[in-house]
Amino acid sequence: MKIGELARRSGLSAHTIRYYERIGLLPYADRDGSSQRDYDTGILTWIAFLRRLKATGMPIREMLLYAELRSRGPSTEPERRTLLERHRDRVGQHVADLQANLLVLDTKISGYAGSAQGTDHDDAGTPTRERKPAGKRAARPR
Amino acid sequence: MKIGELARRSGLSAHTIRYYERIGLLPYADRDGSSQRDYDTGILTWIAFLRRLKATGMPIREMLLYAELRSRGPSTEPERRTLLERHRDRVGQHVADLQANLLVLDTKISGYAGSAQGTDHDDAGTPTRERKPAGKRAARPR
DNA sequence: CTACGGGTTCGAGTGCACTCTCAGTCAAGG
DNA sequence: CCTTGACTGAGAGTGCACTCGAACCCGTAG
Repeated sequence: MKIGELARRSGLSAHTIRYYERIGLLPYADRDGSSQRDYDTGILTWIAFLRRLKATGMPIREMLLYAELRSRGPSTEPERRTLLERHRDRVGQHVADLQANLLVLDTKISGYAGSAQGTDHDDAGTPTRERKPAGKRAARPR
Repeated sequence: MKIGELARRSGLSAHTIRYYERIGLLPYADRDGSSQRDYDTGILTWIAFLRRLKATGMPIREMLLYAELRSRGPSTEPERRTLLERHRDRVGQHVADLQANLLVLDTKISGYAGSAQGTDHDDAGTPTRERKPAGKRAARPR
């Protein structure tokens, strides 16, 4: 399988695959006769795992660490386990925070409910009022 | 209250407060005699709300939109409500995804359990093996 | 008087994770 | 033979959300 197909099947772009290889997240792929990367389907499971880590917000540096531990063989399993556990705990905390914020958000939305006008909730103080010293000069976020 | 105290009380840095004002997330603050920003405590509730939106991953552009709607008065409440609802739904979806991923992660961690060696789970295929064509030249992520 | 601890503006720099451009190579199809 | 489309490496560019630096001003305590 070459990079184009792997891109299609893995959901990463060919660019990203090369990028991952460059930084060491993906193994250096064997090249065929004309130096094109030739992948084994097994790589898909590894990519799926990486995507999972990424989806849960693990920074690439940590994924790299994990990949490196892997490459050092089974003796690093306890370390890998610890790494994943730490990550899981962080994600769990993050989920809890999100849920707490969701609750507040819902309360606020109810505040806007029906046709009732802004029942003094939450952001009631100091609205962002008209502020245009001169035309549209407010530096917009790049 | 001037910017330093507001920074302390709001958890934003003075830099960030100025930045937010510049892009329009915070109202243009009144200046005292020597053109220093002078805040009313009411601003704290607004900042707290912004922090909540941020904590749930709302991009600044959308917060700006919300702030702008606010500044246009009560007639925009339905729109604001819709905005928040869309956001809430996105966050809810995100939380669900995270939980699904957490489950898989836990399964994987159990795979490393006790002293049992890597019971062919998940990322079993194609490990990132030794790959160092020549020394430490693998471009690290910037 | 002078040092200090704030404040001011503006613009440039940072870190992350891609994403794209460039200039070129190569194999297969018409 | 020529085009097409996919590939190559290296490096520059992007978008986000800050974060910092430079050069300056200002009021109060010692």
